[in-house]
Amino acid sequence: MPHRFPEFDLQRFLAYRLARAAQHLSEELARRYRDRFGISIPEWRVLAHLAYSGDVSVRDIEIRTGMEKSQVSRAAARLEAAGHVAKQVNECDRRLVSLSLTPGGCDLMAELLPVALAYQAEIEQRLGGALAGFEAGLDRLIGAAEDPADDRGDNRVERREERHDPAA
Amino acid sequence: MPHRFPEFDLQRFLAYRLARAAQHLSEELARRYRDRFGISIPEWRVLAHLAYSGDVSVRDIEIRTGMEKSQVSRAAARLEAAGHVAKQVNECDRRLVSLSLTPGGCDLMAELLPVALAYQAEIEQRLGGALAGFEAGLDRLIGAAEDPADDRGDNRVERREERHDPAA
DNA sequence: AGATATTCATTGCATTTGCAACGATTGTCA
DNA sequence: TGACAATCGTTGCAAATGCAATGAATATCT
Repeated sequence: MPHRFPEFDLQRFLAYRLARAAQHLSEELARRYRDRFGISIPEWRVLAHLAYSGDVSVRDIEIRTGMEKSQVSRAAARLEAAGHVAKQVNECDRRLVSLSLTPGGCDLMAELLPVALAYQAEIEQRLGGALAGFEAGLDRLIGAAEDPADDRGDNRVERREERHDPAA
Repeated sequence: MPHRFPEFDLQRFLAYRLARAAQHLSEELARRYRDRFGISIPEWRVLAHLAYSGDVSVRDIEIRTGMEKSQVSRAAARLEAAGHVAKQVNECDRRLVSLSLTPGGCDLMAELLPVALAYQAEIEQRLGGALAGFEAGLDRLIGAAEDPADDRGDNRVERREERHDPAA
């Protein structure tokens, strides 16, 4: 067949290879979470961010994770229905919804975190000596993704008078 | 608030960071393709494999890209409707559908490839000195994902003889 | 050869996703 | 102050996705 471009190999295309690797890791982790805890990836991300940061708004999670706000909102709704997360209107700015872990959600995270850490260790082992170089590349790609020229982003999150716990 | 696990930072979690970077690159490329050519990512992948390998079956693309076969089938159907791809039953094995670029699809690829190559160069520039280390890490992660029992080079539809896969 | 199992591509169906629009609230500025 | 703009979270809706089931074709085995 004459219609070919053998000089272009998709398997060497960085955007494609990155997507493949990410898909594989995400599915592997998602399977462990879904099978054992019934947690999806969006729900896991919301939980993890919540566990790390304490009370946060939907918008905070949207900014820090790059998820769609509707995806965050729906994940939060499912987590609330499951009793893992509590939603509360922020009294300083009644447009904001403050998300927080319930005691039950805290217990769930105590089970989820060892699984996540074990998986992280597994990936690091797979990478072996390539770990440092791989992370350096990720830093550059993600650094370029978080548009630093846009000052609205950071300011808007922190501009609101300090809410919630001042714990660092 | 007591319910926190500040020792776990999602931003340092490899599966998460990889997903973020991949999402960013894919969306960046997808925007260029969609805006200028009306091509989605699944369609681009099918086209690229077709251009590289000549005639291939839906199953070949499924195996080599890790896409769902329904996704490949639907992308091929859209590409056929758009006149970029031709579908033809393989006479050696009438279960297989042989996909091939039409002359129009060939012209489209001639426009798409420079965009892809320019984007690849852009990413390589972003990675700079981290490029080699990053690719080494990708190789390890993808290598663990791929089925190690498939030979390269003869994935075309013509092969139909040696088909023995007891269990995988 | 005939019966059964496998493989391939497509399609139905339920779920998820992205995007726009909305109501509610707060910020801006004349 | 009051009109107008911007922000936040939710929801409606069309499109995409994953999975199972289907029908057609081939492989395998006795």
